[in-house]
Amino acid sequence: MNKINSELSPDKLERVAKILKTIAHPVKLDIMRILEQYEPLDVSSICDYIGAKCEISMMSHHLSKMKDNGILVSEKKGKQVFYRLADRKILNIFKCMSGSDLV
Amino acid sequence: MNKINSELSPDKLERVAKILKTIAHPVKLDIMRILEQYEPLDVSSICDYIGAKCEISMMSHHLSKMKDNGILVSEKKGKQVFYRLADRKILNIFKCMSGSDLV
DNA sequence: TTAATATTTTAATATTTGTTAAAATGTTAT
DNA sequence: ATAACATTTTAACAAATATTAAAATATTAA
Repeated sequence: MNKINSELSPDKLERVAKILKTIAHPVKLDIMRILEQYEPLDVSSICDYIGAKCEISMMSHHLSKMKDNGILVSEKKGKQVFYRLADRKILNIFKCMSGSDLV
Repeated sequence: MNKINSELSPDKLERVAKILKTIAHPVKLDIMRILEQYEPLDVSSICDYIGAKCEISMMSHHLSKMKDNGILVSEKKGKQVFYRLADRKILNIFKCMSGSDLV
């Protein structure tokens, strides 16, 4: 039995896995939805939108992980740091997921 | 500042997060690609397609997690268990991810 | 220069995942 | 009944992630 020749190289599979892993968290998905509508947004505002379920320190952790993995970019303006989506095409994942019967 | 009224309820965000978490692993993504082409497939055959990077016990773990989370379904035939995708629409995720600049 | 504000970093801990190997289960063939 | 095969389950451990709180940094305002 021989190997499949997939369109996705092992390398690419790794990168897809890493991105999915980065956003596979309800608060992180929510951050994306909020930025979709209101970007750019500073940390405290994102926290306010998210509501009770996230403290500012936790939010900073989420945001920096998402930034480290290329999902978000940030820009400092005075004492605030504004975040936005690095590539809005990532938002397709919501349609993609809603389209499946699993959700 | 008031709450966003997203199309995705907190409940739905949780479910999306859970599905993404389930498949956010290079071998699990590979399993999906292999099943896309050759389903239904028994455990040993999936292992053969995947190649060196996965033992049969590990494969069984992957498959049962994917099954538990609704990504796969299985059917026993004799001594073999055949797996297939519960909903092929989940495969859209590959196009979706390849479309973004992040991959 | 001190205080106030916004965010990040660190450290400690809890929880979840990933991995491995061995034992157990279930099925078919002898 | 025993052996051979396919798969699952269990247990043990390592590694990665999530969470919390406190301390540190950076910027602006008083």
